[in-house]
Amino acid sequence: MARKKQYNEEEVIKKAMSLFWRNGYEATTVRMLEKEMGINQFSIYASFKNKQGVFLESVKYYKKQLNSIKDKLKNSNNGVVGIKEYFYNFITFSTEGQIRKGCLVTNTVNEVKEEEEPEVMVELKKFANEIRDLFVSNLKQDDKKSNSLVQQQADYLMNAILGLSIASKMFTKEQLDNIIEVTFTNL
Amino acid sequence: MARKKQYNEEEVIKKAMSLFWRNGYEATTVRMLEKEMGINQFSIYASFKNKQGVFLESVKYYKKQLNSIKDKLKNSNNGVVGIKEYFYNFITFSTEGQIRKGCLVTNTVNEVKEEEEPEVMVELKKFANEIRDLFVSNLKQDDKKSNSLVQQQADYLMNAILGLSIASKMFTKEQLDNIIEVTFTNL
DNA sequence: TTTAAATCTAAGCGTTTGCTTAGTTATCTT
DNA sequence: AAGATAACTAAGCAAACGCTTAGATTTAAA
Repeated sequence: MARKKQYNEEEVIKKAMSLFWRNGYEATTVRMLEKEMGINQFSIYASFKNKQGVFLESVKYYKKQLNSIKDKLKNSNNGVVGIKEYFYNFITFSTEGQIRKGCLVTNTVNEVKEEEEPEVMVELKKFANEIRDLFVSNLKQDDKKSNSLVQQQADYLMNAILGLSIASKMFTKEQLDNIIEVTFTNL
Repeated sequence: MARKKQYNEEEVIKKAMSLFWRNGYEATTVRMLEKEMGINQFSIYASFKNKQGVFLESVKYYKKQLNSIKDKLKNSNNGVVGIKEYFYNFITFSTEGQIRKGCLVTNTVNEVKEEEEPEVMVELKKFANEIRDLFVSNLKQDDKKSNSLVQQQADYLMNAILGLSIASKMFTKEQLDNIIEVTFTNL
């Protein structure tokens, strides 16, 4: 056998995710990834094939983080995720110490072109659908709501959370809290 | 004196705006602008100084278009802009024939970094504030609303319209219409 | 008709991009 | 201890980026 990797792949992806998140996909260069991840280009390409590979792993890690938040909310609420609580956690997670970076996925949906990075777009759309499904299954708890009303409100909530991703870059925490409150008085 | 310009500056900016809108700021190269605008690099730099200059003019043109829609709504409604109607026109304008391109300004806010393009960000923030002011002045028509409620609802509407910019890239026209309906049941 | 000035074309500048390759170093098996 | 193999370093590749420059062409005033 031979030499061992001097780095842990999940640890360097965590750093890469942070950089992509702050910086956007295209604007993040492989040279910047080198510095942030603490390994050089050869190692990056050896572990993740190419820049897109690093990004796809970053999205996986992002998903994992957001899902562990979801699971915590679920466990503290009889197996049901409270959507309002999810919203609050979403914007807290989206800002995570440093403000004005929005949601990694929303940022990238807005930036990347389907024709140029189809593999990336597939992952991002999956992600969006998972969140929408979460809204749907929560709204269905209320038997009084018709199926079409559930779909309509799920879209409304998706719109609100997409908005929050951008709004989190320009508004104060208080304003964001108010927005969430008003958003839910409708349901 | 000397030779005359073979092109009309507003006409070529119109074309440039369309390209930036579809494509994003960074992803639009000067070579692409050459083809779209139908003039070559020398002329672009002579008329607009640099790529940023072309973009700033494009935003001006975009603003002008959106404001003329606003003025029409104003004139057909006793000098007051109905916000709901503004929303409908906003998403129609945002899709404008070809779907999935969102709002030029929202797209760019999401993409451009304040440190790298401060002049661009100044313009974009001005634009966002103008729209928010429109919401505020409309909401103030209702004397029963307190000042703080007006501010809160204005933020809520900003969030919804930011969301719509992204949502217009992923949702159907029907879904977008539904989202707008639910958004306004609160106000 | 001449002349001066602005507009055009097209080539090319230096820099940065994602990615590769040649050559060295470390570590596991035998 | 020796040899094999994978991980490392660092240099460099072609292509694309924003922008500039040299030189030809057009136009309007003198």
